[in-house]
Amino acid sequence: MTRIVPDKPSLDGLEAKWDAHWEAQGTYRFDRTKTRDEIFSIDTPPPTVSGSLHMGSVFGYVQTDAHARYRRMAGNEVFYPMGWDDNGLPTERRVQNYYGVRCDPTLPFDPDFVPLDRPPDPPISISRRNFIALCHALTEEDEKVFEQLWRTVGLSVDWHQSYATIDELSQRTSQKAFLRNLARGEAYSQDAPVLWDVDFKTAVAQAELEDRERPGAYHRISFMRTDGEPIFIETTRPELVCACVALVAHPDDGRYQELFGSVVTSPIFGVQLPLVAHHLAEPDKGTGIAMICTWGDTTDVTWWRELDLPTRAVIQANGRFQEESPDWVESEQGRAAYSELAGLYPNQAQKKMVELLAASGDLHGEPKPITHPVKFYEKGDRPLEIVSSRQWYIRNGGRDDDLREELLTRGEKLDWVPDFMGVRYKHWVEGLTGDWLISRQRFFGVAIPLWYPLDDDGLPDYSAPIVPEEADLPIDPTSTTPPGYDEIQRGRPGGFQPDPDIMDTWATSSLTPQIAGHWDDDPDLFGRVFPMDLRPQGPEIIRTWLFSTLLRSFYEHDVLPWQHASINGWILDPDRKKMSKSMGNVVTPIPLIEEYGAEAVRYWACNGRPGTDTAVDFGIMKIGRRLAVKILNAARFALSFGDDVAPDAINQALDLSMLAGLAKVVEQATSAFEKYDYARALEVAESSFWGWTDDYLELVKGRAYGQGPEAGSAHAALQLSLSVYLRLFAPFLPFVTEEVWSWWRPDSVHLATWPEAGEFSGFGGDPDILTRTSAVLAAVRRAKSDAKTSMRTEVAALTVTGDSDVVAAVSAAEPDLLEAARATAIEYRDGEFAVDTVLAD
RNA sequence: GGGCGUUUAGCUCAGUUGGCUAGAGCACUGCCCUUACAAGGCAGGGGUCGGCGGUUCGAGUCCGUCAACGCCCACCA
Repeated sequence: MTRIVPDKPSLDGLEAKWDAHWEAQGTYRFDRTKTRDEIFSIDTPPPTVSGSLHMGSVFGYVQTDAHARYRRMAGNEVFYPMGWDDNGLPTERRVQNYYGVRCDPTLPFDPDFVPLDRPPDPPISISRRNFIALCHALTEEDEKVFEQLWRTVGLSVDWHQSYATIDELSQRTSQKAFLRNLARGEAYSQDAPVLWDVDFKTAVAQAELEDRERPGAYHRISFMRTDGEPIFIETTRPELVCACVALVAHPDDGRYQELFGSVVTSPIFGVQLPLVAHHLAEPDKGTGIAMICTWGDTTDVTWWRELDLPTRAVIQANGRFQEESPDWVESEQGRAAYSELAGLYPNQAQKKMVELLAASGDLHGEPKPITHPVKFYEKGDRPLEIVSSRQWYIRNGGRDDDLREELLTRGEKLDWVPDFMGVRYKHWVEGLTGDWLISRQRFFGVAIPLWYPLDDDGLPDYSAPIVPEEADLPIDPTSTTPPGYDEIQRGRPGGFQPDPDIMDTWATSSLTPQIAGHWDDDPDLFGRVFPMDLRPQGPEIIRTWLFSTLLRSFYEHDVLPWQHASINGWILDPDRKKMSKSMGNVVTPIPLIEEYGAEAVRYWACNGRPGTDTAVDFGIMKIGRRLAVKILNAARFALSFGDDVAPDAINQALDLSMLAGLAKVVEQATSAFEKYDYARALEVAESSFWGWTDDYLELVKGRAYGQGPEAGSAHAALQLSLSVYLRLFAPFLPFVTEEVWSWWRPDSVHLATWPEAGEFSGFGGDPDILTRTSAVLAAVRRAKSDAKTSMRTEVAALTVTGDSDVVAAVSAAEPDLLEAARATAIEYRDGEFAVDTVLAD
């Protein structure tokens, strides 16, 4: 092949050039004729396309790509699909803001609806179908932006294998898996108190909670005993006195022994309540007596359930106190008081209630301000309330110790990278307090594929849901007629009604191996890629994505979904603070790619150790860019001596020595990659490469410019070592390595074989020769530097002192050293290593 | 309140089973247009490896303990 080495090689434009070339050549196309043992399959995290692009998006994906490229070169057929996570709340929220709309499911579909150019304020209400159409339209645009970014940073994804969590295959897979969970008894519905976001008006799962420290206050309130004596409680939620069902103290609390089983009367409302005992009541908290409401917090739910207390809920799904006075409040005065709370939000009701209690004399002393943790939906802005409603659950071990044990054991069998991440899984599973709530009262997602029969009074029978045929999936029960019914029976007594909910986004994302591997519609492919080899992901979604994927795979296939889970660290802003939209410190990748180049950004990402938090660091990007430029220039030199020379021409001691050292580097880089330590592999290759350019190239330069077999040895060694370095760097710097490779090789470096030490270890070189000779050269340079003179200055006399090993090593490469040092002869002396340089005038 | 991680040069970080004088890059200083590279090269100064205690011939590395920072989890009275 004709060698075309540019005079002034440059990084400019390489990303676009090679992306287009790879696409045209199908370089990363998956070959599905390969068998499971030849294939390396990756369960790529589908990015949330409605989120903003930031450096965190680039960080983990580039690391995974480096590993994928290594595997491909090492001989595996790499199954590397890309998914888009577009279903769910983030998309709905983005659509609401982007178009200025709200979904109102009661509105009819408007086929002529077109969103306004600018989002109107206040937003306009549109039908569910119109809303979903906007979700699809916007995510499609977002996905294009993401794909372009991925291409620019050089992900070696097979773009023919992409999927979206809202596409038809995902919906079918998700509904099918759910129906199978249902058939096996792994999924169930129940009417129970759930954590509820009053703004999004949906239930949320344990995995989506976060605690936030909020100000509150202890209010000391008196209830009345039958003997007319007051009994005091302290509460942060006085507004819930009307929802109180009992008072509770610890069974061993001596102060209240004779009162257990007695009746007290609530202030203002005059409701009679039992005083009960339960071990969760803490004697040293407040007065030792707590008021149990339905429901102020999750402890209330526990008490309510375990003590079999009545339900007296007043907070509705919209977050407000119900309008009508509850029937358990019987007194005139109580009903009047309630009417002042009706329709209020809890914080408003609290103020009102405090006024009422103060006026009646049941509030004692000033409220004591405190700060306490309050549960929030991770995407929400107001504290969660607890509301009773019917929801669907998948059993996850939270209420079943045997299952929990099983899932813990399976987590232990997974190879965690780094291994301490396995502890997070363990703690999460051990801390589960209930089953996985998968239904959401939202719109853009995969529908729960069920209907319920209606009895003669038009009431649904939730115990006998009507199930669709698998062949008919995916279905939307709100617009599909169930088998055995006529559409006219929808909502009629004796007819049916659809389940109106959708599934949690994780209920679909937990099936990414099944979706990407086409479990549903291509069992042959699925058998070739599943169980997968690698799940790369972030630490914050171990409790959601990783756990739920493991769970679904356990249920459906009784197997771990992957062998290895590689968990990347957090991305911090340049000041080492966590990046977040709200803090306004999000660093976006595109300007950085434009300034430093994709290779530089990749280099930065691959410098972050597995599982280690990593700050955006422009300094490291500069180093990456410099490395890429260095590769171009060094390659230009190495390839500037005419045609290819076969490796068997290599016979000079220095050349053989260099290759022997390189063989060790290859071994180290390979072993690092095998341990998923891409950063180590890069570090090893890089430090060796700088030695190659700084010392070997300088030492061999003079000989290489000459003629004859000594020059031929240099040319062959340069070509061989360049080929090795290009392949070592190819996983990290795919563009520049491909560019250089293309100067003298016909195929893609990314389809070349990963270097093996055996390729060139047969030459029998001694690595010490290059090391020792380089040390002498460095000493000569130092002498010239100290003399503040040019490196071209001639050396009048050069004395190398050392033991016999040093003398043997240096003299083996003496001609090269003399030329590089600009000396004419070396005098050797026995003794401790030293170099004495006398410069010419 | 539990758990995990981090703490090494001014900054960002390596340091793989304990072993010769603790490394890199940035920043800083000096020199050099040398036919691969001046958006470069060569060289130099700079650290009692968070504190204390222990094991060992030998500890940045192992053990104990304390501290700071970060993250995860925890029943909101």
